[in-house]
Amino acid sequence: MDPSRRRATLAAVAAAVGVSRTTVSNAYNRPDQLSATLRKRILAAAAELGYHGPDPVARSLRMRTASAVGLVFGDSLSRAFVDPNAVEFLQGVARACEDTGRSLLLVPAGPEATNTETVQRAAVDGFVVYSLPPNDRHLAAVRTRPQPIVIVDSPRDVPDVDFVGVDDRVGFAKITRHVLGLGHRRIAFLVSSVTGVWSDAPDLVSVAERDAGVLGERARGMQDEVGAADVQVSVWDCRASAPDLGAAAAREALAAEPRPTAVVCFSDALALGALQTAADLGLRVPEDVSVTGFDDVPAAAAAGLTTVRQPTPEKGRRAVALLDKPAVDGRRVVQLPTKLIVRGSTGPAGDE
Amino acid sequence: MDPSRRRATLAAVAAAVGVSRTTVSNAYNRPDQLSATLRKRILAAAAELGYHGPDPVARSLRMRTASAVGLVFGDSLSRAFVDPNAVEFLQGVARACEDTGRSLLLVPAGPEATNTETVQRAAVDGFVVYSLPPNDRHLAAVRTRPQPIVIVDSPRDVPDVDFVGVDDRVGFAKITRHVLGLGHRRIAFLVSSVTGVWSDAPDLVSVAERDAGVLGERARGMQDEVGAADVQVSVWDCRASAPDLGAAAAREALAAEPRPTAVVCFSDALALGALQTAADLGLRVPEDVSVTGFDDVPAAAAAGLTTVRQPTPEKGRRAVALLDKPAVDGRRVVQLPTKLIVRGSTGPAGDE
DNA sequence: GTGAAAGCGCTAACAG
DNA sequence: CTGTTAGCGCTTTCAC
Repeated sequence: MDPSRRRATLAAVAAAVGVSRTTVSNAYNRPDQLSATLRKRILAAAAELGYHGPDPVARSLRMRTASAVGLVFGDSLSRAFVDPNAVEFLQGVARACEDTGRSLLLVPAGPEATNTETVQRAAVDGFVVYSLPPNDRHLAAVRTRPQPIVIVDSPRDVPDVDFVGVDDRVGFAKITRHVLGLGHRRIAFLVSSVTGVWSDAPDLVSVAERDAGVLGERARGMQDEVGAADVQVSVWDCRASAPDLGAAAAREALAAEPRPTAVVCFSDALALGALQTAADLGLRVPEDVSVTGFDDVPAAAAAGLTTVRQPTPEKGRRAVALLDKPAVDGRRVVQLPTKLIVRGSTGPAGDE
Repeated sequence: MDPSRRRATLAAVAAAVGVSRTTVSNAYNRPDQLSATLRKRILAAAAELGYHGPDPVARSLRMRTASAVGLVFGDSLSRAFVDPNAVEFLQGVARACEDTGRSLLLVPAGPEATNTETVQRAAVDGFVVYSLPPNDRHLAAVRTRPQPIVIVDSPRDVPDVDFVGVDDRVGFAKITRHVLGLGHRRIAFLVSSVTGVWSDAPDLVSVAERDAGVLGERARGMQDEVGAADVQVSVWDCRASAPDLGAAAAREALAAEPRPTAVVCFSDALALGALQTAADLGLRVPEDVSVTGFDDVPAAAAAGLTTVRQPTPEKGRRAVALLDKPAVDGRRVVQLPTKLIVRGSTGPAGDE
């Protein structure tokens, strides 16, 4: 009944039964190495003493395996759960862990986590690093650990570290081309937080040049299509990828005169917010304004959002798979495909 | 540059510098216990050897602390992320961990996880158990561990184990009373998965009697209000708490003749789906049908959903707080408040 | 089948 | 300030 919160050790059980520690260990880990009767006696004695199996930490130390995968998140953990795409990713990683009988250790590494102790104290067999800014201290800390590491999304070019991602640049070029093809020439570009230092009014070219993460890639993709064409792109920094932030930014963006005819968003989360704002303002989509996202999260389909699909949960699964099968030679880069998904939120530019 | 994936130990560093292991240990853990110069020398030698600080597992074993909190989820991890209320809870727990510099270990314990090894192998300082069915094997496994445990939501009455939850029965009575007060007498009750064995057509009374988890509590709350009144309640089992499942169930429920005038849902996730279905069917809310939820997740406000608010993230924070300050005498039960939030999704029953 | 010996890598008294 | 001594609790050759 009472688990007797007191520590009983394998040695105590061995002593009680009058066998060696090895034998007790075998009773738990190699049932075939001892007679069934002896095993039963040992287990009974263990129950008696309140011993419920080997201590996981001691076992880990001895076996050099933790049965856990570490996930280092670029955002603060609490914020990570607000971003639907991050949640999708988490789901993929969680699934992979679950399938292989391991736990998932979420390691806080948000911008406000100043020290990297949690990374150093993480008892894991490997790290998945998700969407960290370049030169992040937590990434540096992870790299000092001897376990295998896989980076997802960002930063892209860390020497010797495996990478999983999509071609964000090409993906964003696809959707930009789609929007341009519909005749839009005044575009509001809603972006998540820009890395680096910013003047008040970021413009597309500087975002494309200066952001070293996923945003920079996507901005370059947009730039590739916009090129020298006579297109006005206004950039709005939402600080993070969440619907309410997108809604707020869209409100500002759509107040401009003349009004943009398209709101192109860094992510679906932002776009979903923009859609809400359009509805609030009484603007018809796509007649009055077109809206696009990126990711194709589940809610995007319901909202009829034109977007670019990327296989987010699969990123998680692939990352864990790489962890499990350490590279033999050189760095591995897994580039997953993207696909333009046209739905009802985009249409021809109004010709006023 | 090259972290030299090879294991270097504290002892190796000590040998290299020509000091004892203690001194090297101190260099990392008690900088004030040795001269700055010696410390610098040690750190330099360590860097040289590719030693980047004490091994976390060995340290854990010695210090009897893992710097991590374990979270055991009733649903499979991958499904947990689909339930917005579960995500909110996760957020609360994550936040608490983050604030105290610990990591969060997600331990898979879904119904399909047949063995409890992950629980046994979890290197944590304590467990938060979220919404498990009664008599769950994983809960049993957790209880054999010597670390402190806090159960959230379900099961409610485990001897000696601290508990955090809300009064689901009273909460659900509140919203039922609201609906009844609006004159509704034909009600569809959308529920998440019912625990236990079921005939094809569960009815309110049997759910109230037989479900031992949160659902049972809420069903009892509904029953308390419905009482002997002349109210028809049809029960629809959605199997889990997700919008699409709610949408599907609502489609069936609203096909009944005569049509229910209110769809009362176990959760906001389900209600959000029901709302979608109502829109798809061209039914006006609340004129043609009223819809209610439970939880008050962020999306509920945006959707104008009448619901009962419960402080979900706070549940997570409180649970971790209990873990940190183990009970001195007896079991602690934290009951958080609920509040009826009336929005536009409910209105008077149509009088056909 | 079973046991003895040898650590895994680290920290915490306690002396000097 | 620094070193010595003792483990934390477990698994694993390798003999018997």
